[in-house]
Amino acid sequence: MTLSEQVEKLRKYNFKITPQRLRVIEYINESPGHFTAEDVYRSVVKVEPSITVATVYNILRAVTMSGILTSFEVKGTTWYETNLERHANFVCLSCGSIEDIEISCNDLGKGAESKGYKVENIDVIVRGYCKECLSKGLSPEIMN
Amino acid sequence: MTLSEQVEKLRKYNFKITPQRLRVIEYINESPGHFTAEDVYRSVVKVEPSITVATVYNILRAVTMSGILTSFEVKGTTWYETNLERHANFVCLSCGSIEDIEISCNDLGKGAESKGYKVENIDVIVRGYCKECLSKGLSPEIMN
DNA sequence: CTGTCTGCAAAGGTTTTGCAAGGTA
DNA sequence: TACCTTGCAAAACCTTTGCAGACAG
Repeated sequence: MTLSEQVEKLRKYNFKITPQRLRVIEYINESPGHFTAEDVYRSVVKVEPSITVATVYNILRAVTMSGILTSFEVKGTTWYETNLERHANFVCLSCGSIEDIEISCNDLGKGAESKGYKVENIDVIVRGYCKECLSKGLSPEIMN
Repeated sequence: MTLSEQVEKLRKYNFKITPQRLRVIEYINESPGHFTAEDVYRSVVKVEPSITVATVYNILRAVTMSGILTSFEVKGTTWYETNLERHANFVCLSCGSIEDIEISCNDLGKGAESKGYKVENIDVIVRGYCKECLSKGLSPEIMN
């Protein structure tokens, strides 16, 4: 999504375009794809020193409501991501890294819809051990 | 799972069998299948008045580690459940109710395994509107 | 000009932790 | 007995909120 599309989405929800919001969107566009509010704050405060964590949280809420990001939770913390396609997030139980994995069955929601639910969104979180940690010879039993 | 199987699982992990742990397990066995630490506390404190919320949290951690329960997170709160089979949890965005839904594709983890990950568990959280709320004529736009 | 947003500080909600006393095996 | 667990209180975290001044549209 381009910056102007992102700005357009904010406008569509009657959110105003403030410098702080633009700085957060710039972060998003340079981000590794998965990040927390803390990550955003630590980066944006360098270029917008007066911004506070609370403002970052408020902005991330607006940005997510506008459909620019989605979010999911891992161990009490909200993670935001730029990938809006249906996919799964893999969380490494050893190093904590998070990466997208393509989800083989795109009909995940159909079962629910066919049972009379109206599905809005689906989070899939796969936990395990990533290639790097496995190649370091760490056995899952030792990890935590 | 029977109570004695549950006790066996605790023992296997060298957890001691205390009255408090037994009260929590009794709650689990009479529970609606999905509950929070608060739910457990509010029920168990009636029969074990000296128990505290902190103890309930500690016990739920032990019980989950022993493989008696699994857990997932919704809006900052940990939910525990007795269903250990691979399935999805449906969360109603209107009334907040949570129910199991069978997951159509059981090969969800295979894609990840085939890419070199070692998969330990998978959370699937489907959000939307349940049959009851839809039948009340609430339109999703009005809900929150 | 009007309503929204920011920055600040404080509060809220959930979960964990330190410690002394008590209980299990 | 030796270690684990409980109860209590406090702390740790993450996130939201109230408010006054500032700003976008």
